[in-house]
Amino acid sequence: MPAPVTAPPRAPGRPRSARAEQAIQEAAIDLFVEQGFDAMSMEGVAARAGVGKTTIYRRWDSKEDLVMDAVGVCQLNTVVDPDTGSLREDLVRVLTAFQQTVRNTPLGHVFPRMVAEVAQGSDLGRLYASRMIEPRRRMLLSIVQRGVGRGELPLGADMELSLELIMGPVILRRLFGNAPARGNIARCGRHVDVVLAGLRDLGGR
Amino acid sequence: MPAPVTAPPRAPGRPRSARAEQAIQEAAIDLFVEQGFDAMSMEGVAARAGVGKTTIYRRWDSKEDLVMDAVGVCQLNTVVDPDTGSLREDLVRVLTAFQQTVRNTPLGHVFPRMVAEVAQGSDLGRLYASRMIEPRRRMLLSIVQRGVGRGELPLGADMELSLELIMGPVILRRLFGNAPARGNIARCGRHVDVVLAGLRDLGGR
DNA sequence: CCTATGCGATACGCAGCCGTTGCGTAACTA
DNA sequence: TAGTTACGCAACGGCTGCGTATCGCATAGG
Repeated sequence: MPAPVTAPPRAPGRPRSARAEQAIQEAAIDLFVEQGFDAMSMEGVAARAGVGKTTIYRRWDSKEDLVMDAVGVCQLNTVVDPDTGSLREDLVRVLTAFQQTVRNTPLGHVFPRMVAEVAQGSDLGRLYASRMIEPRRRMLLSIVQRGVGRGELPLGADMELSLELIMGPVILRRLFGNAPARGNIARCGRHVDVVLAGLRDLGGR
Repeated sequence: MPAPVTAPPRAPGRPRSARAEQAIQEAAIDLFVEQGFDAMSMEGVAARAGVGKTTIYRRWDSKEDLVMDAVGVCQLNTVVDPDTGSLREDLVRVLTAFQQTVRNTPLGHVFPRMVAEVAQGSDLGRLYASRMIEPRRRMLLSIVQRGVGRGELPLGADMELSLELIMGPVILRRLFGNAPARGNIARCGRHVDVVLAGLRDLGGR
C-alpha cells in the first residue's frame, strides 16, 4: 500500500516557522508602503516582524526578492467582474470598489508608489503593471465591450478613450485629491452617467 | 553725481561662474528625473556638471536645497490661459499644450516622480503642487467657469468632476500609457467633445 | 542522547553618500 | 605686484545599509 498522498516528506531538524514567514511579508509590505523601496531597510523589516535578519535571508536572497515576492502575494486580491447585465451598473460597481480599495486597504496605500515605479519602468513597476493594472484594464475593457454588444454604446466608440474617461478621474482623485473621500462614492454615479452620455452622443464619431 | 544705476558694485576676487551655476542646476534636474531624489548623489551632480562638489556647496546648503531650487527654476514656464472665447477651443489648446509639455520637455520628465512626491506629501511634493499643479488647476477652473457664464455648460455643472474628466485621461495616458503619443493630439478634440456633451446632457443634475 | 536544522541576537566587512576641509591654481581688483 | 575670492580635485569623518558569519538556544527525528 502506498503512503498517503498527503504524507509530509519531513526534512530532519527543526521546521521553518510559517508564522515568521508571514510576519516578514507583512512587515515588508508595511514598510514599503510607508517608506518606499529605497528608504525601507531589512533591519527595519526584521525589527517589525520580531525576527532576526538571518531568518529573512534564509528565505529570500535579497531585499528586492523579498519585496517582489511580498507584493506578489498581495495579489490574491482578485478582480471580480460584476457582470450585472447593465453597463452603467457594472461601471459604478467597479469604480466604487476601486475607490474603496485604493483608499482604505494596504493595496491602495502602495498605489502612488507603484505609479512612480510603473512610470519609471523598474522591475517592480513592471511586475505591478502586469499583475495589478493589466488584469483590471482587461476586465474594464470587456465590461465596456459587453455594453457595446448590448447597444448601450455605439459601435464605433473609442475604447482607449472610454477607459481613460472611466479610470482617469478616479485615479486623479487618489493621486492629487486632498479631500478624504467625502462624497466620492456618490460622485461615481454622476461620473459614469456623464461619460456614458458623452460617449453615446459622440462615441461613434 | 550719482553712480550709474547699472554700475556693478564689484566684489573683490574671482567672480562666481554663472556657467557653473547653470550647469549644476541642469545636472540636478537631469539626475532627479533619471534616478529620483534619494538615488541621485551630489557627486553625480558635480560629475555631470563638470564641477567640484565644493562649488555646489558654496551655493546651496544641502542636496534638498539644490533640488528644491532647481525644480523651482523650472517654473519660469508660465501658465497661459488661451481665452479664445470658446470653451471647447480653450480646453483643446490647454490639453494639447499639456500633452506636449508633459511628453517632450524636462518639465514633463519630472512629472511621474513628482506625482509620487505629491501623493506622499513630501516637501518637494508640496512645493510642486503649489507652484505647478495649483496654478494650472485654477486656470482650468476659470476656463470652465467662463464657459458656464457663456451658457456653454449648464449652471449646476459639478466643477470638481469636470476638471477631473478633463485632466484625468491625459494624466493617465502620461503615467501608464505605453504608446508614444501616437495620435494623442487628435484624440484631445474627441476627448473634449465627449466630456462637454456629457456635461451638457447631465451636468445640471 | 545524538544529530540536524531553525531561531534571534550581535558583530563584521564592505560600499556608498553627505557635507567638510585642505591644497594648488585661476580670475579679477587695486 | 599684492590681496581676495572662486575653482577643481582629492581626501576625510561620520553615517547608514546590505549581506555574511558566528553564537547559544530551541525544536525536531532516530
